[in-house]
Amino acid sequence: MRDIGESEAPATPSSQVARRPDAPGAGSLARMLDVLDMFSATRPVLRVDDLQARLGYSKSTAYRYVKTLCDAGLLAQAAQGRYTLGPRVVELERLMRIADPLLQAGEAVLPALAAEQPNSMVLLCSLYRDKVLCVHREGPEAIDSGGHSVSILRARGLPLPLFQGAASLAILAHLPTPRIRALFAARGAEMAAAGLGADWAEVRQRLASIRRDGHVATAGRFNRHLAAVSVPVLSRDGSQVSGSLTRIMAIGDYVPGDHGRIVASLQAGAKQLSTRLP
Amino acid sequence: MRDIGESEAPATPSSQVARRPDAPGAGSLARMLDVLDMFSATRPVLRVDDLQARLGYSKSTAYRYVKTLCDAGLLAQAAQGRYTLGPRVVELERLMRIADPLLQAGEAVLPALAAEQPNSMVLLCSLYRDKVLCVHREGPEAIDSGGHSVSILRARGLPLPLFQGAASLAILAHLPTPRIRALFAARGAEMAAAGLGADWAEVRQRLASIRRDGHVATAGRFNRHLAAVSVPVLSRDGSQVSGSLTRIMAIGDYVPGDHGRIVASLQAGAKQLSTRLP
DNA sequence: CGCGAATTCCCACATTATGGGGAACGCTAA
DNA sequence: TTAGCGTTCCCCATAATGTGGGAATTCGCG
Repeated sequence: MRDIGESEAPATPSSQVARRPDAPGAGSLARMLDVLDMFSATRPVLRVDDLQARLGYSKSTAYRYVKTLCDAGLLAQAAQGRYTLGPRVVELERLMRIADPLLQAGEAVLPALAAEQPNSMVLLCSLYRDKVLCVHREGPEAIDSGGHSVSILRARGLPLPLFQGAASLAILAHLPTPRIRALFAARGAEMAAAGLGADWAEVRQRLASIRRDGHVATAGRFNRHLAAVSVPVLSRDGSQVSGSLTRIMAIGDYVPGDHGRIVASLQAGAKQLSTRLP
Repeated sequence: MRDIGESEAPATPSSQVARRPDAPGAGSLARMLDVLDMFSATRPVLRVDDLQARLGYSKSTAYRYVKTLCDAGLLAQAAQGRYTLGPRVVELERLMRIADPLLQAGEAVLPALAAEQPNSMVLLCSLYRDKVLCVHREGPEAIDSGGHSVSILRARGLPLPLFQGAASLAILAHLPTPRIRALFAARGAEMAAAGLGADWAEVRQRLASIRRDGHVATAGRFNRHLAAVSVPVLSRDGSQVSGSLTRIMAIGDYVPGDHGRIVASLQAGAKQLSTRLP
């Protein structure tokens, strides 16, 4: 049984993709927040010594940062000398859950969608500035793909690569052109590496075709045993993308004959979501 | 239909209970983190002007804080001039979910417990330093209490008052005595206000009796229509409290005859949880 | 394309973070 | 309970860096 997203590398916090460990002289405010980047799925509790060593702080500074973050509730001491992420994180996430209209719409719309097709799950993803996160999942936790059981446990909060995977591409393709252009200027290399296209013309064309189709389908890209079909979720007035709605299934279950039905079902769901959005 | 915990006052972030808005001169590191306290369920998106006004920053400083927090992903701009909590919060919360042994144990043990009694829910709460949070809920979202439907939506992340309610008291009573003593010294007034006792002797006695009983029961304290029974969840070796396990039911359903059965069931659950804990 | 608002840039100033050392604290074990 | 040790906070001189007024720039909306 393989899990997705459970095996993050020891220290690959997503923010480091765009922001390298701040050099000394980048502002102590930002430097303090780097402490949060040190936590990962494989290293959920840290000792102050670790921070001191891995971020190059003095003992005093390390303790001051930790104390400040603790006072704010973002960190909490688990035991002597051991610190974990703190209760404020859970509390703040709850605020986001309460306030997020996309999630609320998803909780209302997704169950019916998930029930339409067995051995498949439905993902609702959201765009934050230039980051795509899975916001909600409905359906089974694991998908059986020819003997392999592939599971996406704890989908909420799973970060998705911006330039890869159906869920991200559905969003990307529907961003306003100037934003895409800016993204290409800043991270064209990543786009190329992800196979989106070598130059601007190619990227533009690929995204335009996705926009024209109204959906993206990938097979075996995110995971060898899975296929995914995704459609954008637009705001009510259709002026902007709010996220994407994705069906994930075993790669063997994704047969051409079903394609039309799957897309239509997702598009219907996306429309329902839109009407519940601001 | 009444909801619990959904109607937080405009600006009563739980941290402000113990920490007032930092006066200028309390450290810019802590001051920046105060920005997070400005978000609430009723005010999930803020304008920079609001921060400027409500925290007394200059325009430059407000923007610098916002930019720093945005770069860290803790904030994200929703629209022009509007900022919300950011994707990093959801991502970090997921790390906590993955790493939290109490939650994992709860997901395995609670469903059976919840199924034992209809029209009741089971709450798993956890202690962080000196803060109690609901970590997981199993069972129906709402409880019917004589025509009133009382719901605890989105329980995870719901902050609980430390000195009130069965769930908190079950934990409090099992803290090491020196910690309780320190808590009383620091926040004795709050304890008294919560009805825990006027002086140290009284508080000590009350907590000792809870410890002796092995459970706490309250009726109508947290919510007029609800009753709650809670037992502590200890670490595997029994050396410390990890949290508490609570059954919440309609106040009319809490009849003396059932008391023994309810407590026994919770204690069995707590024991199961303990064996799955470090 | 052009207006107004949002956001960043710039720079002199002093508030405030820094870090070394040591004391007090709080665990853990005997 | 007491010893013993690692953790944590305090103190303070130094200078790094956050601060804020205003200008410059960008951004988004009409």
